[in-house]
Amino acid sequence: MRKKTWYTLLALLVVAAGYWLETKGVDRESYLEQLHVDWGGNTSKNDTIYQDGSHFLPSSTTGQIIHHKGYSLSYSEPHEQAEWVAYKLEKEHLSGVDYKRPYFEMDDAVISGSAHWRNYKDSGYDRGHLCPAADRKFSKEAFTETFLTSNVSPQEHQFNSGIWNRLEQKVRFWASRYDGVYVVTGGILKEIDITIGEEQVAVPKQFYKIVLDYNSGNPKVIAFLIPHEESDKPLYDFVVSVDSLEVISGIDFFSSMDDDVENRIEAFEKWENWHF
DNA sequence: CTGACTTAC
DNA sequence: GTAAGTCAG
Repeated sequence: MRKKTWYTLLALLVVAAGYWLETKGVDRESYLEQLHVDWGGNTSKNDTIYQDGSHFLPSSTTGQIIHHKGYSLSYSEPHEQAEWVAYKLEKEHLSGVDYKRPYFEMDDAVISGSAHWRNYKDSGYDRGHLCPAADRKFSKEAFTETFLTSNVSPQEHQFNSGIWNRLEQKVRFWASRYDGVYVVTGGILKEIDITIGEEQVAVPKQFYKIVLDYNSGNPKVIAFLIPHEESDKPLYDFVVSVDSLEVISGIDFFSSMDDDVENRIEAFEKWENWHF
């Protein structure tokens, strides 16, 4: 074959590979069906419990619950961020491609308007993902969707890239190990001392994360409450009960769950059942 | 992985 | 605004 032919074939291969990477992951149809059904279409359906045990949305203290395709959130306008972000992390979600990070955008679904990214500019704080970008890498659409300011809290870089990052990686490990987990996460929006930007985005003093394993036999839950500062301590040092987290945050986390199950798992503060 | 920043078009 | 490359925890 002549050189020119080789180059042509090579170019075609590159284009094909690019297209493949672009569309790789769960295809759009099943992606939408899976995620949308899991979390329901609107707030009024939150008291429904699906047979597969999904749909564990927390209560909203702000009355503004928003459902995106890849996650749901409750937006607190006074704090210009979500009080919680909830999503289901499937085992299959984990395989993915490295997408280029897009720019953060405002969330049009937030009626009152979510924070502008300029609030974070030169603030010294990271735009810290609540639903991590790495948890939505199964499609470019899902990945991009995490770059909304409604999915972001001001975080110190040392914290975000440190212990918080460690926790997020642990959640992905659990999702793989336990065949999928439910995640609820956010900052504690109480006793705010520091705000950033013109819109006064609140800087939480603590961040929490709740992980629910509803797939491997007996449901089990683990909750973390971590001070907004870098720490070298092991993650299990920050385990708390869901009950205490509900008191601190004012949010009812598993209100749609069977009371029996809810009462059984929420009081637990033990982490021995979880692999670290 | 988690990010910000700079430079080019 | 988009794209690509660099740098840092």
